Amino acid sequence: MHPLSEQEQVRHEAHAALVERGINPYPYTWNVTAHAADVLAGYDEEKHGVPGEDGKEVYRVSLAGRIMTKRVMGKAAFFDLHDSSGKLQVYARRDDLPDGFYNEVFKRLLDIGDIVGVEGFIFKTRMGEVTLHAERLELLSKALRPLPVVKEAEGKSYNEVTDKEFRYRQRYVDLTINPEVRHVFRQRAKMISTIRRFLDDHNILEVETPVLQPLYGGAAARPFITHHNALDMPLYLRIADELYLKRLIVGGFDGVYEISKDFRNEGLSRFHNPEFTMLEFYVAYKDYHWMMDFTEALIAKVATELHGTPEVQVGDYTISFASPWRRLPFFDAIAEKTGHQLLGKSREEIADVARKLHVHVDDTMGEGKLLDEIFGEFVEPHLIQPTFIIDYPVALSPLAKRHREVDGLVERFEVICNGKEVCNAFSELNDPLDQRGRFEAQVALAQAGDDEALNTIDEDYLRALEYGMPPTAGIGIGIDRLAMLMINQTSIRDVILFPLLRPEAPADETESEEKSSPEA
RNA sequence: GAUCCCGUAGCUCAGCUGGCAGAGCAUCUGACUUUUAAUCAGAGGGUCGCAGGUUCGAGCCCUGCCGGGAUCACCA
Repeated sequence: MHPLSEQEQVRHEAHAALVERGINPYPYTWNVTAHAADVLAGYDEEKHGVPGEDGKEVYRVSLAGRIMTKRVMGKAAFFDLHDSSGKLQVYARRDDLPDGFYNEVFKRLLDIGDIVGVEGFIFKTRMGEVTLHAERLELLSKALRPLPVVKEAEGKSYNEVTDKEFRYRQRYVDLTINPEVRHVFRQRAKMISTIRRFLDDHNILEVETPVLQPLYGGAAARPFITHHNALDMPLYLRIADELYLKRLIVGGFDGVYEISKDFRNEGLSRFHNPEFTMLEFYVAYKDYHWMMDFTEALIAKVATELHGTPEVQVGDYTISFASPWRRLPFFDAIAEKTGHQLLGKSREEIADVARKLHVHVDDTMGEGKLLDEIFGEFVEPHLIQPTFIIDYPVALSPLAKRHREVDGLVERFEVICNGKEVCNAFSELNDPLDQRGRFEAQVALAQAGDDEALNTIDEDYLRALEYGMPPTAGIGIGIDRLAMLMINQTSIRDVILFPLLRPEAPADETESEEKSSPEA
C-alpha cells in the first residue's frame, strides 16, 4: 500500500473507531425515497411545514449521497449532501439524533466524501434555503481518501480541480466533484439513445458484428493485432464495421446498424483516441441523396433532443443543424476556396496548382492524395455550418459507387462541421467486378509502401457481392466527434469516460523491480 | 515522431537576481443549536515529478528521463 498522508491516516483511524463502536463502515442498503433535485422541485412553502405545525403537511424524505461540505456550529451543523441529481443541504442537530451519535460519530468520524443516508423532513432555513432536517443519519460508505474540496459561492467555484491528468486518470473523482462532467456524459448517453430510437423507428435493425477479425478493412488505418491461441492465428481489432454490415444487406435485411468501438493504431490527439465509437448503418434500395436527407433529419433530431432547438453553441459559433444543409461538390468547394477548378485535370496539373498554393508535394503522392491535401488545408477548416461535401474522386474512395453522371467521381459525401469531418457516406459499391479492381489497386498501393492500404483482398466479401447486393446507401458517423459538437467540448478526451493515457508509474517501484529482477 | 508550455502540501496556487519551503481551502485541537466559500482562536502537514551536473549554497541555472497539455506530423 502507498504511504498514507496525514489526512488518510485520520480516516483510517476513523474507520477503526467506527468498527470499535460496532458501526459497519460499509453496510448493505439504504431506502432512498427521493433525490435532491426532486426535493428542491417538490417543496412548497405554503403546503409543507415542520412537525407540530398546524394545518401543514410534513414533507418526509430519505436521501443518500456524499457529504461535500461540513459546517459545524457546536450542537448543530449543516452539511451539503450531493447525490446523482444535485445537492441538498442537511441540518443535523445533536438533540434530534440518537444519544452520542452527533458528538462522537457525526462530528468526529464522518468526513467530507463519506457516503451517508439521511432521513427527515424538509424545511426552509432563515436564509431561505430548502433543507433536510435529519432525524436519522447513517454512514453508508467510509471514504479513506480525502476528496478535493470544491467550494462555491455566487455561481463561482473555488479550488476546482483543473489538472486534466488528475481528471482523466481518476475520472471517478472528476465525476464526483464536477457536476458538469456528469452532465456531459448524460448528454452523450441521451445522444446515443436518440440515435438508436431514430434508427429503430425507421426499421433499421441493430446488429453486432465481429470485433476480432481475421482480415481488417472498411477504412484506411493501421490496426491493432492480437493473437488467438487455440487457432494459433493473428486476429485484428476492427478498424470499421463496413464490410460485415454490407454482408448483412446481401443477406436480405433492408437496413442494419451497429454502434461499436473501432480501433485504430494511430497517434493520440484532441480528435483521436485509439478506441472510439462509430455508428454505421446501411439501407437497401437507397442512394446517397436519400442518405443526405436522412442524416440531416437524424442529426437535427439529436440537436433538438439535447438542446430543445437545432441551434447549438460550439465554441465561438452558433451552429444550426436545421435542414437543409448546404450540398457542395468536392471540386467546387476547392474552386470556391482556391480559385482553381481541378475537376478533370491531370495529376501534373493538380501538382502544379498544389505547389502554387504552397502545399507540400512529393513524387509519391497520387492525384487523390494531392486533392486530399488541398481540401484538408483550404476547405475543411473553413466549413463551420454543417455542409455536405459530395462527389469525391474515385481514387479516394475504394468502397463507393461510381457517379452516375460524372466520370472519375464517386457518389460519396462527407459532413464537415466546425472544420472537422463527422460523417462519411456513399452509394455503396455493389458491382463485384469493379470492387475487385479497386481492391487490387489498394494492394498495389500497399506493395508500393502505403502502410494504410489494404494488403489482402477480402475474398469472402467479394463472394458475398457476387451473390448480389441491392443498391444500398451507407454511412459512418464518428460518435465521439459528434458528441464534441453537440456538447461543446474541445477535446475528445472530454467526451470519453476513460481516454487512453500512458500508464502511471507503479505506486511501489521497489516491489515491481524485485519481481522483475531474476536475481532477486 | 517534432516543437513549445507545465509538474511545489490532499486541492487551488505564490515563491523576486540562486540565500531558512509559503498562502487559502482541507486536516487536527478548542469555542459556537438556522449556517452556507460559516465564523473565531491555535496546531500539524513537503522526496519542490525523477536522476545527474554547476555552485559555498538549487524549487529557481544546465543535461537527461518520466508524466500531462497545446500545436504540428500522422489520421479516407
